[in-house]
Amino acid sequence: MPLLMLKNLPRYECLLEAAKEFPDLDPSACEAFLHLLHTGDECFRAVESQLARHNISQGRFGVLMSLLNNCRNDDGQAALSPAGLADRTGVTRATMTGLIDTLERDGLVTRAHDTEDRRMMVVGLTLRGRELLHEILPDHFKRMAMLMQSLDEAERKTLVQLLNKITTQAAAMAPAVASSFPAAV
Amino acid sequence: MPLLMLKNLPRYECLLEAAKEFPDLDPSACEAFLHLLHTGDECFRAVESQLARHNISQGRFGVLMSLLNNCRNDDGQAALSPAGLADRTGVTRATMTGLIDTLERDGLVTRAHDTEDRRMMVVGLTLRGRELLHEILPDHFKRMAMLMQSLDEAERKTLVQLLNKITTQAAAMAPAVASSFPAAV
DNA sequence: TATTTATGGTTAGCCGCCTAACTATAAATT
DNA sequence: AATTTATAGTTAGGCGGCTAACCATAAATA
Repeated sequence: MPLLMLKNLPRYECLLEAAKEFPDLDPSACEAFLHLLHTGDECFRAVESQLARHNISQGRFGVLMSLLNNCRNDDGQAALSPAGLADRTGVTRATMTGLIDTLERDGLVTRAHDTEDRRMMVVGLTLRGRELLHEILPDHFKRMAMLMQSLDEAERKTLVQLLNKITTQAAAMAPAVASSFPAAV
Repeated sequence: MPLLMLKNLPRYECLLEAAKEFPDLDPSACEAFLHLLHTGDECFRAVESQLARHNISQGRFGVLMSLLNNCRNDDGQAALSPAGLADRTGVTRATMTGLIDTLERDGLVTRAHDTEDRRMMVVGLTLRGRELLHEILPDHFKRMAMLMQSLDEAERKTLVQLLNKITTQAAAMAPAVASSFPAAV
């Protein structure tokens, strides 16, 4: 009898057994689902652990990358608003306040009042923040590449296609849940 | 110029562009990686949102399922220790204390002192907890199946195989990070 | 037997996520 | 111009995750 959504993945035979008792359980769907979540989790951890060595969480990384990207676009807006950051990183404005708090505390970002709209703050990357990213990113990308190195180009393409089918389905199931994809960046 | 690990996935062309500046960035690996995390996230949300309607979080669900599974094994141990639950669900003992606190508060589990080892508590599923699971699980499995319905059996098998390659790689990268897999359940 | 080590559960503090509510400001409407 | 609606950022409270430390108990060692 399988444990579903637990740390250790159940064997397929266990899923077959469970399907006898839970008619709504589709063994192969369940297996694919659990493997997907499990692999995603492992990949997340592999990359996150390296960030954590620099005291950077996933959420903080997203903020820093958003700001770095904004600088690189050279569109004259070297800073972003908390709401803009929240939108880009997929968290609420309330959460973004806390993230900016700790990033500011650590000297990685600056926060100032917008001169044109008094409701707004503007957040910018400090030199220290930029330097930290330049320190982190090479290894970050290396780990990403290493995780995928056992897949050749065709397999990667296959994987992406299969994953796209799933996200399309997810979007169809709950439109309010789905994110825009792919997005113009 | 892509935003990496942000809410919206970058287009492949953006990854190619970024690779010019970050030599360690492998575009196809990055694309596969980001799609994997993104799809996992969407799937997680699709299922989690249904659980949340019953005021059950992912963590609480794992506890309840572990207890349900333990009952079903009929091995005479209808209850588990907090440490056992923590091990099964992949969280720390400290976290488990909090999870059990709220589950007990909501009348879904019982908590008592172990009679054989005075260090230990035993946690068991209440009738109410069992009933809630029986209410939740049909729809839970349906959503899981629906997420994967656009993949046929061969595609599901392919996906699992590709995912297994990745988790093997993740395990090779950081043995301390990898979970045992597949586990005997 | 006494001491040391290991194990279990909890607490405190931190972080990051959420929702709802709030205040301040800007924009839209009357 | 006055009022209403919308937007931005923050706060409060809750939840769930972590680490380290703690106390109680059990097991291992001297």
